[in-house]
Amino acid sequence: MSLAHVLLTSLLEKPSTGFELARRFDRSMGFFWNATHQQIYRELNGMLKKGWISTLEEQAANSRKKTYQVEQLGRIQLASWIEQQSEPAQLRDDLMVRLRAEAQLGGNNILPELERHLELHKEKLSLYQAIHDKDFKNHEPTNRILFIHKMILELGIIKENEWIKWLEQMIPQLKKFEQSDKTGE
Amino acid sequence: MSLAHVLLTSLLEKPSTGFELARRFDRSMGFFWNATHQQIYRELNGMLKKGWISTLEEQAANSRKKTYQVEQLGRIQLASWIEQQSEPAQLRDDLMVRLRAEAQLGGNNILPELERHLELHKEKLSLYQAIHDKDFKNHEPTNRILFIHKMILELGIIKENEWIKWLEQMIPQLKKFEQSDKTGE
DNA sequence: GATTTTTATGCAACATATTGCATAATTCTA
DNA sequence: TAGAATTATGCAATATGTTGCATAAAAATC
Repeated sequence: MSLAHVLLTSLLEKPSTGFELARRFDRSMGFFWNATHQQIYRELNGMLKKGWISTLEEQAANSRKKTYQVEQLGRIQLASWIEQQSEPAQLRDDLMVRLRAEAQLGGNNILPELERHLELHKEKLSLYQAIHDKDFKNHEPTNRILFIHKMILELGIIKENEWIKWLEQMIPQLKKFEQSDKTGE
Repeated sequence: MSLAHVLLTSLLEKPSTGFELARRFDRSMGFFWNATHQQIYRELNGMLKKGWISTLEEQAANSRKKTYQVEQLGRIQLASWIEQQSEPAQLRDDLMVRLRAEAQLGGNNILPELERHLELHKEKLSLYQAIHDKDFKNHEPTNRILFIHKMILELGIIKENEWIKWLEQMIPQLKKFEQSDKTGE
């Protein structure tokens, strides 16, 4: 049940609407958690009922827009959740499944998909690097909060780099196999 | 809907019981996909109904044990699924959420959890490395299937290594902040 | 040969996530 | 200022994943 806690954390940083939260998922938060707007709205309603969060009063009367903020109960919930242990995230990667399936079945062409993923990872990397440059370029953060944000961002950068390096090794070697399959037959 | 395809792939490698598949998830397959025995049995029953797989006849009559094998329909399904595109796996990591939540709330002690994770990653790494040594030590695989298996395993090794490096940087720096928080107050 | 552990399968309830659709206010553009 | 795009919220159906429990054969142990 971490989505609730991601949202609480995000709302602590800044009171927001569901839409704003969804947008943040597409950006900085997205690389360690993601969610659709559906999940977010549902979870926000749930937390509202439980009294973890509340809506700001100042809303324009005729607007459907609702800005949420964290209540004391939400803080308490989050604090006690932090203390719990959790196992390292299990990675579940369709591409690896496809690769292994293709290894068994043969004949299918997985290369274009590998190349597409390489491009996607490069795009992600440069997005993260742009954020990193903007936020942390010339100063080591002395603030603990900023330090943690920086380290999380750097983990994202490391992971994208890993993928790029691996794919850049994988692709040419698979191409070689493809050629030797053709000439060998 | 990849669990079905993981199971098909695994059954192509070797006809197996649900239990054997579950055990394989705990080992080599586990680092790119995982599932509980419940999921596996449910999925196997589903695929049986759809005719993607069948049970071997040779079973002992009084045993509940059922060994499954892939049918032609299953092969066709898998082959057409391989061709589909998929986005890079979204990582969802409780530990990152906790870190960021703790950054906001402060006061809580996340260090023991980071150290615990460091240990877990080291264990995983040595497990993968043991498999790597056993299967690929002294020979570059000429076989395409083995090459793909090797590369997938190496991706797992890379990922564990990166976690270890990151945590080994993170932990001492957080400790410094803890000390300066204490002396600074 | 009785007891415990391991192997093996499954139901039911619940929790979480995804997809397609519907709605409506606000802002931008022609 | 009409129409299009973007912002904003939500229902309902479906799919997927988790947890707790129950069952029972086979193998190991006492």
